Amino acid sequence: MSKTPVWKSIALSLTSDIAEGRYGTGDRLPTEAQLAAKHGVNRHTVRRALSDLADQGLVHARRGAGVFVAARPTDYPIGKRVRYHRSISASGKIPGKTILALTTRAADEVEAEALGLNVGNTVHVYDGLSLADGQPIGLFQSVFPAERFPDILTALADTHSVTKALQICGIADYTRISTRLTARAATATQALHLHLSEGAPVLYSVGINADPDGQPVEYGRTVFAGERVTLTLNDGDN
Amino acid sequence: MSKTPVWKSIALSLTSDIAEGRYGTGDRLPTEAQLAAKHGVNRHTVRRALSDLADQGLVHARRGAGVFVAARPTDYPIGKRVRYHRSISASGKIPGKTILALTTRAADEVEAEALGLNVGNTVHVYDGLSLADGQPIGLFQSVFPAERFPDILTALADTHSVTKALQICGIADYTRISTRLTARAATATQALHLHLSEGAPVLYSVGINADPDGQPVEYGRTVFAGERVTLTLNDGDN
DNA sequence: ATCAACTATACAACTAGACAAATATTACAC
DNA sequence: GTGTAATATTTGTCTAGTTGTATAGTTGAT
Repeated sequence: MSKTPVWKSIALSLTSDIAEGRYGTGDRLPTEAQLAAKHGVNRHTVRRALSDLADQGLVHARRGAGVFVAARPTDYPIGKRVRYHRSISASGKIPGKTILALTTRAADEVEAEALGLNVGNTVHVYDGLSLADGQPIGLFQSVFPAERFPDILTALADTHSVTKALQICGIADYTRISTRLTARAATATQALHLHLSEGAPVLYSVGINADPDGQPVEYGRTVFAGERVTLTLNDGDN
Repeated sequence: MSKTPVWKSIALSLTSDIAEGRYGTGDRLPTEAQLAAKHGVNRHTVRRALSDLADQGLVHARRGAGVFVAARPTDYPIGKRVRYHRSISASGKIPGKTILALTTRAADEVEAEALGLNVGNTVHVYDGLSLADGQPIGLFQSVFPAERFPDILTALADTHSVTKALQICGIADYTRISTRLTARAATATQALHLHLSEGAPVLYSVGINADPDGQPVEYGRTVFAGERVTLTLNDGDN
């Protein structure tokens, strides 16, 4: 008779549950064991259904935590319906940031050269996550010379914004003096933060910002989720 | 593929932090809770990573006090640093190119919009491979409006260069009016051309070049081998 | 016979929360 | 200032629960 696999009907049932709002975005679904009991099947059958939903981008599973409804209510874009374009110059000003860590430590070789410091000089470091529509799109780290900006961490904690924090510290304006871009494979932790699978392509960006006098004030590294971000370089105006 | 446990990746990150001098001998690391927040994991996962470092004798923890750097790693594997910098403004002009195909066909929707044509207008297409030091670094496709440049294919065949071919066709100079960049996974054919494995991260670039009057003359798409190419944006030359 | 769907079991990796033990910090008395 | 007690931090340990993966076996249709 009906040759629809059980897992498919379970997937369909879950899909309608989500579509009808019985599980909102970000909500945790019942555990696989609970779903298995509810439908009277083995856990693996439920997993098959969940994996189907995950492929469609409807849910996102976190090992040890549960399965969550993804913040992607609409279906996939064909063409340019959904545009996650972020301009390079605006990459430090995207609204929706979360602070992961604010630390103070010694500068390594690369950072020292970029900021015009000596190796071992103290730097303030801002680790954060850029979000758009609730979805993580970039994982960044901003490094500032501690001697020049002793109070920038509190400014960052208050504003969440590199630009505003630098303003508080006396830098009215700054310009990006260099940007380097390459493609990489996501590491395990990057994948975790960006809700990707390990090895997924990411856009790796390294940049230096300087004050009007050309003195470097910030050394920033960002990892963008390749599938969710397109960098648009406007060589003209804008 | 490589199912790296998250804790291992965190351990590696901490190891490099120590190896590169961001935390010196005797320094206290951030607390387990802070590290957990920074990496977006549970404290126990961080503890697993720290226990790994402790086993290696890199750090030692004191209950109630914190985790301190005991020594520097003696053999820290530094990844092969590839330094192939290519200017984004030169991404369509890299020397060492081989022609894969010169074709004439109808413009699709995207190309038509980019070049200011109608869908179905004829375009000349240049498929090629960019090389550096004998190694393939990019796979590109340049699309030109056939009506405006009827003889560009022969010019391309002679010069192998987009710039020179456009010069022959009467375009003394052109500027890049838009560039979009994202990271993707290499398809099978791209991997073949670029000597990568399928799924390896590649840098996908789409750009439009226009004559001094702002009229689009070329629509180019390039796939760069992520592990061999770093795009350097020179924001300072204006 | 073969293949897909499903079951069964076991373990690894990670999360979650609670509490204990050691240390650091602060407030206060003197 | 100095010593002490109270409080807050921080690491150590424990229990329990959840998802990810691997292996082996059963069932049923073509």
